Amino acid sequence: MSCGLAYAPQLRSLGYRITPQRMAILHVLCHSGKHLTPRDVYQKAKKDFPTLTEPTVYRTLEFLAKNGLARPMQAGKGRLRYEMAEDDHHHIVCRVCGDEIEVEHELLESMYRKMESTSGYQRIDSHVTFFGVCPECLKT
Amino acid sequence: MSCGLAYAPQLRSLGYRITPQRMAILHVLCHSGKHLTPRDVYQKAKKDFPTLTEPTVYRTLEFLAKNGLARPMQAGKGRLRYEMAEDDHHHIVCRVCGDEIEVEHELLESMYRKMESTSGYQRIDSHVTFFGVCPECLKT
DNA sequence: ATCTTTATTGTAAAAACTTGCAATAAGGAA
DNA sequence: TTCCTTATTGCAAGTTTTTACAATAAAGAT
Ligand SMILES: [Mn+2]
Ligand SMILES: [Mn+2]
Ligand SMILES: [Zn+2]
Ligand SMILES: [Zn+2]
Repeated sequence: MSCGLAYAPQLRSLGYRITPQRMAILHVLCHSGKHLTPRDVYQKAKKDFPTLTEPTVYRTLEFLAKNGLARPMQAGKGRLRYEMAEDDHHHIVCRVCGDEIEVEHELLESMYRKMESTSGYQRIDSHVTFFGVCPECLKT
Repeated sequence: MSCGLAYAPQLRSLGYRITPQRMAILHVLCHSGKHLTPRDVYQKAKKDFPTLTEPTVYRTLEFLAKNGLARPMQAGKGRLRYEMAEDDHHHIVCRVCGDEIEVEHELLESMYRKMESTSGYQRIDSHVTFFGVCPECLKT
C-alpha cells in the first residue's frame, strides 16, 4: 500500500497522475513473487481496491513497463508476465518441463556491446527469456 | 501445394500423419514472407483448403514448431508469429517505431556457449527477439 | 477393398487480451 | 474551497487464443 508511494514523485514529475489503482498494482508487484501474470496482479490488487478492473490492469502494467518501473517477461507461448524492474538479468526456461533459471546480465554484456555497435540499435532490453532444455530433462 | 510434401517423409517417420491442413499451412509458410501471424496463415491457407479452422492453425503452427519445421518469433506485446526454420538468426525490433533487423547467430555464438556451460542448459533456441531503439528513432 | 486404430480435426464454448468511448477524478489554477 | 482541464478509469463489446470433446479420416493390417 505504501511502497507504491515511493514511485509517486517520479511519475508525477513526468506529468502522470497518482491513482489508487496504480498504487495497488505497484504494491502487488513490490510484495509478491516475481513474474506475475496480469491475472495474478488483478486478483491480488483487487483485494486492496475491489473496484479495480482487468483492462486497467493490462493498461497499467504496460504503462509501468513503458516508464521503466516494471519489466515484462516473455513466458512460454508468447504470454507476458511482469515484475518490478531491478537489477538486469535474463532467464533460461526449459522448453520441456518449464523450469526456469536466472542468468547475470554481465555474462551477455560484451555480446550486447557487439550487437549495438554492429546494428546501430541502442538501449537493448536486458531482460530476455531464452528457451532451452534443462540438465534434468537432458538426461532422458 | 507441393512444397509441403517435401516434409512428409520426415513427419510420417515420426508417426505423424500427412493431412491436407498441414500441407496447406506448410505451403503458406514456404511461399510467403517471413513472420506470419496465425491469422495471416489462416487467411492464406483457407484459400487452398476452405474448410480449415483457426484452432487447427494454432495447433498446427505449434506442432510444426515443436518438430523443428517452423520457428516462432516473439513479436511485440508477446504475440507469436511464425516462419519456416532455416538458418539461425535473431532479430532486433525497435520499441518505438517497430522497425526490425536481422542479426547473424554467429555474433552471439560465443555467448551461447558461455551460457550453456554456465547454466547446464543445452539446445538454447537460436531465434531470439531483442527490443531496442533504432538509429532513426535515436535521433529524436 | 474393407476394416481398425487412433492421430487429427471441427465445433462450441471459454479464457485471455484489446479497444472505443463516455464518465470519473487527479492535480493545478483561481 | 471551487472550478477547470484532461489523464485515467470502467463499461461494453470486440478480437485473439485456448480447451474439451465428439466426429473424422490417415495409415497400416486383413
Ligand atoms: Mn526476470
Ligand atoms: Mn526470424
Ligand atoms: Zn526441464
Ligand atoms: Zn525506430
